[in-house]
Amino acid sequence: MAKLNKLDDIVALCKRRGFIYQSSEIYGGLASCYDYGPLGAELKRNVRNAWWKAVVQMRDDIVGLDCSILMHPMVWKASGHADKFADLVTVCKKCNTRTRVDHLKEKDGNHTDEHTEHVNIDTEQDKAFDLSKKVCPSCGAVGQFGNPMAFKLMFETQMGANVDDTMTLWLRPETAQGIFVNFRNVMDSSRVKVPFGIAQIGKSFRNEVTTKAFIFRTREFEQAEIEFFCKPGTDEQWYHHWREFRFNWYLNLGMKKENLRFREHEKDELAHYAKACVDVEYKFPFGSGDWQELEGIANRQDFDLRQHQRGMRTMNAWYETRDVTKLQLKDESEDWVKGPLSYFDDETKERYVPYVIEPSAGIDRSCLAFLVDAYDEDEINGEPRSVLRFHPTLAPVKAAIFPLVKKDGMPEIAHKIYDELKPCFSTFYDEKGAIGRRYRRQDEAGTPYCITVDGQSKEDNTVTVRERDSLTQERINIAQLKNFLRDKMGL
RNA sequence: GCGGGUGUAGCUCAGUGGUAGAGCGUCACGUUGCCAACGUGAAUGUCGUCGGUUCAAGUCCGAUCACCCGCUCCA
Repeated sequence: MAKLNKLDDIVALCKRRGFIYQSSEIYGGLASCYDYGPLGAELKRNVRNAWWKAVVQMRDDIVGLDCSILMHPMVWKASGHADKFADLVTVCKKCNTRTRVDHLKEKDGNHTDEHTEHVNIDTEQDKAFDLSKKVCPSCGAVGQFGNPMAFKLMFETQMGANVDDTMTLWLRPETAQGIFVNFRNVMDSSRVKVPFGIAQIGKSFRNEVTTKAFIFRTREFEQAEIEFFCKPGTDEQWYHHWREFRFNWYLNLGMKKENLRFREHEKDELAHYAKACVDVEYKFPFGSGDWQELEGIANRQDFDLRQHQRGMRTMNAWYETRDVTKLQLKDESEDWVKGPLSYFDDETKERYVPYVIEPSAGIDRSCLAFLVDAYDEDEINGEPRSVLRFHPTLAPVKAAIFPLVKKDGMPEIAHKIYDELKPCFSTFYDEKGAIGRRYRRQDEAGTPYCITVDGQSKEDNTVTVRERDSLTQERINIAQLKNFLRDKMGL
């Protein structure tokens, strides 16, 4: 890949071509927020649709879901986010470096408290942390830390217009909980049987301490998540199924193999509820480590459904205070296996709480990766050309239609073709300027095919179809265009 | 949040206290018959924003916003 080795280049490309803009730019921008332009909106839609098609439409064992972003506060109490979704961070007074408290090491080399679990905001912050023996990883100073600060990672908002009866809610920090919360609904209404999955695409919000690298880590972002429910004991096999399935999804959409890899999570890196977790990483041309996560696939066992069973048992306490920070989640019942979120297998007459494999992908990240991966520069007759080699499925525009020149009836024929293709493909019509320039413009947008009406078209009803990558041209009968493009693109 | 850097036309950038510029791109007209052609013409700037110093600020000072690199991480 040529030239796109700095994030700045990518940002400039995205803006220039209308893929991604800074949010609220005319007002100076808003940190960490971005808008998708004309081509970007198409690309993103195509990424979403490709995901949905692969995991819902083409599979018999997954159904879709589209939850609201606002949910009952108890959802986040039960999931653990309300108490624990915060990082406790301290600042070294000497060098001003900010470090997570649980990442600090002791002077004598004792191990860090490597719990990946987030800390409880209210209790832990007040607790006098003994940082006197901790070493700053940056400058090496010992015990020079300020008081630990907590960062609330969930966005708060108010529901209800009257001041008296407003309720504080959170914008969801992940789409997954909406799936767990609807587990029963889906089972009761769609005749699914374990093993099965529920898929959802949607926005999530996290008040990240630091955002990063363009649209790579933003506070508002879009997720594509599957919760795949399976019988305990079969989880290992499904975990491996999903690893392969999801990895291949990226490959099948044209992502270069050398830019993709798995990264296995170490045992001490795993959240307490996860039995195993692997990241699908992409080799972005920016950042320190290059390799950055696109998707995480985790074996969450039965943690979430059991937590929500506890949540359901806690509702009396909720009605008393209507404040999740003031209540404690009730313990599990003795026979939680038979709880409201358990599953009864009619064939084996067994009841159990299913295990869950969770492939959780970032749509925005994927878009960025596909964009970066598709970018290329080559030469035509000694002239440089920049081109986006998108897989046709992802290409914002599938075909552009041109009259070779703007006269002799060519525009009329081209327009007619345009009107015929429009209902089937996202297309673009252009009659302005030199033909070479029009081809190059489409190359820059990643359009796989350009259809040109020339003098011969009037004679024999054929047009040329020019291919983006090979630059070859083929004469095709106008009547066969639709099928030709369909075959070529596999749409 | 801390340290370092950046911010001038859609993009890339020049402009070192004295009338805001170039290249590319965009648009119009003409020409043109298959890979960034040519000619003529045109549009476009709160010089990131707010304030200060000065007769005069894109330029000096302060604040602020946004982005990039690092610390931080995990979709």
